[in-house]
Amino acid sequence: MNLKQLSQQLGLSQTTVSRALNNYPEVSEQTRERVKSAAIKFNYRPNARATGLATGRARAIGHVIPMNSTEVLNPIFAEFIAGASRTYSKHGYELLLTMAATGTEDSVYRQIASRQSVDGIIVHGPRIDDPRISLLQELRLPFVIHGRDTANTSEYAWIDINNRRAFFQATKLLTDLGHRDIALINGEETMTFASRRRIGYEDALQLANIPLNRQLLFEGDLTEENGYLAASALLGLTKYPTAFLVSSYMGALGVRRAIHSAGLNMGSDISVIIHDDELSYFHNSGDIPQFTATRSSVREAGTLAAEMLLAIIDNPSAPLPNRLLEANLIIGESTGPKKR
Amino acid sequence: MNLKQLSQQLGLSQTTVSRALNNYPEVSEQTRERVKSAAIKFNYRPNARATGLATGRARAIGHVIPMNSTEVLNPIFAEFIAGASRTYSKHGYELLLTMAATGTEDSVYRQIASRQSVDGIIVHGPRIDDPRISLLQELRLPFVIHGRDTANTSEYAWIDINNRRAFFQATKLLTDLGHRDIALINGEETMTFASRRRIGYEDALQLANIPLNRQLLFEGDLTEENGYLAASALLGLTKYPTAFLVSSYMGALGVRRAIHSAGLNMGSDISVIIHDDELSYFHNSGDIPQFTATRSSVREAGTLAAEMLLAIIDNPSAPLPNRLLEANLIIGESTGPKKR
DNA sequence: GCAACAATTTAAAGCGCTTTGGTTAATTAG
DNA sequence: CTAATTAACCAAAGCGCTTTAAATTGTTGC
Repeated sequence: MNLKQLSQQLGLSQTTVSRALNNYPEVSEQTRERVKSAAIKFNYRPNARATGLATGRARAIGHVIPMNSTEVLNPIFAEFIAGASRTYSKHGYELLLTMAATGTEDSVYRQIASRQSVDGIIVHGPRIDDPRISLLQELRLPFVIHGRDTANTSEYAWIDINNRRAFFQATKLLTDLGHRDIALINGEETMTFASRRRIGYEDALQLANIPLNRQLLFEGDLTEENGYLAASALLGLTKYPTAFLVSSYMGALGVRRAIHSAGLNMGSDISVIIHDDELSYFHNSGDIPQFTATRSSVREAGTLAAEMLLAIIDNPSAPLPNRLLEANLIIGESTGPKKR
Repeated sequence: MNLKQLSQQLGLSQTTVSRALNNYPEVSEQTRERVKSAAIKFNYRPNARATGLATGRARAIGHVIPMNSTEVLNPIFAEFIAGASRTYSKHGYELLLTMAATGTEDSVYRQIASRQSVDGIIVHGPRIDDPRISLLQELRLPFVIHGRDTANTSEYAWIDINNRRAFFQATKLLTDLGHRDIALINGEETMTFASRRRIGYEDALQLANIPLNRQLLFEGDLTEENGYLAASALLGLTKYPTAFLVSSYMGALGVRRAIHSAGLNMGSDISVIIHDDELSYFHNSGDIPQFTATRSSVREAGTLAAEMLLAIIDNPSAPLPNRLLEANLIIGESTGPKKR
């Protein structure tokens, strides 16, 4: 059923029916009621394409997931999107998902913009000197970045966690516990989050007068396997690290496996601190959680990012918002004083 | 730039420009070339909403992710979608993502259908006697189910793996190794995949003359935590199981943790077989993978499901396709003969 | 040189909605 | 009782495309 048919059923013009449904004032309460109940009765909902064409608004938001060459899909994106989608459905927006392989990103974003199937975009996984920021600015497409590019000083909307502070605190906790050989199992340092976490780590080492040992650094996709491989290699060193800082729960699962297969005990022999995005499949909860962690809900970040973007779309002339979330340091079972 | 502006630039009618771009035959090769290069030059791409309105096709596919009450988002869906999205972009389709909480599903699907923003739907996570099948049939919206509902005998398109056979083989491998107390850590049995896996498991037990012990069954979200809790409880039994069958990699990570904290060794003391969806963040690869597994790529299933759906949309009168994929049994390090 | 036909091109309608600029009916003011 | 005002409704244009039906141009045959 379309608007024309519905209005014929009611013996009203399309104009009046449309206005009644969209809560315009120039319709009597009586007819509005009549129209609305008829719409429910006939299960009428406006055709999204037609509404979009008429209003020039797609009522949809695009999420572009970067897929790196190794075809790895980060579960963190999924959780973020789950958070954002709640906001969208609450506001009558749809969510358009696009995967963009590294290298094709420029054309993917241009295509999205010119096809006009979305009113705004959420940018995932920002990298240092990310060309997408200026591209989207040029395309005049509202966007919010999950993360931020500290190398880019222009104005853009972002939501991020205080990665530097979080990893500073985590590292400091370890140095306070007496650890001096602390490994960092990090995401790829082209990603801004990983770079900032490393800086926080280095700051804390410096504070404790511990020279940076590049041997103890790993960067790469934070998969279980990579966590295992990195930690296994590190534990094979003669002077192996007594503490690990791991940028994700998934990587930490591999680190835990490596610790166990080396015959060591997590918590007593080797301390581990993770960053906990509160993924629903990987709860690190309980009174004393398994892992000591810097914790921040990525799902909530998704909700907030979506709200920010919708606000920008509703009021494009307002100053661009940004938001820095602090992570909470949660003490779990995986940390302890350095054994001597 | 829109079609009108582009055609004015070229001194041609909108009709000819449209036809040139859409490769209609009634345009001379010369003008076609001229039009196409102008389109590239001016970065013109048709407005998706207008095209959709004119053709009655949205050129978009909807994926509806069921979110259960515990707000858990299954990473397997994400991997499936990543596979599907390749097919979509190859065919010029977009992907619309919707999260539907249990209970709201009926209205979510109705809304999608009446808004007409998609040409078809992929149904995730089918349950036994799933009402969504008859609903979508009634709404006349093309759909493909990832999984199937064996309780529903009507015609519908699906792609599934042979869950029953896979878990039969896995269980048989364990009984052949001498195991008699085999636990099954399964997904919720309202889900058809879990139900069929359990049947395969029971078939193999029966073949080995092992009575079913309900104490050894667990069903629930296959999170790391649930895997840990279930396995910990089971290992606390006086006559604890010597083998675990785990329906997902994530659950198996928790099982592995439980085995370790019980002071046991996976592979020698306790055998474990998992179902391996080949998630990109959870590789179970290598010459001898960590886990013995029934393996089937969920990403490939996504690609195939998308192709099936697009075929249905292109030719709605053809018989509805379905596809049963076999899982491969891969021997890894996590299984061994029962110790006596 | 003209009819017949094919090859190109175009004008205009239509997809289903919103919105501008009316019109009509009811109410109030003078 | 008429004019002015307001409340309620409607006709039609327009969003940017596709597609039908018609027009134009080019080509061929006799």
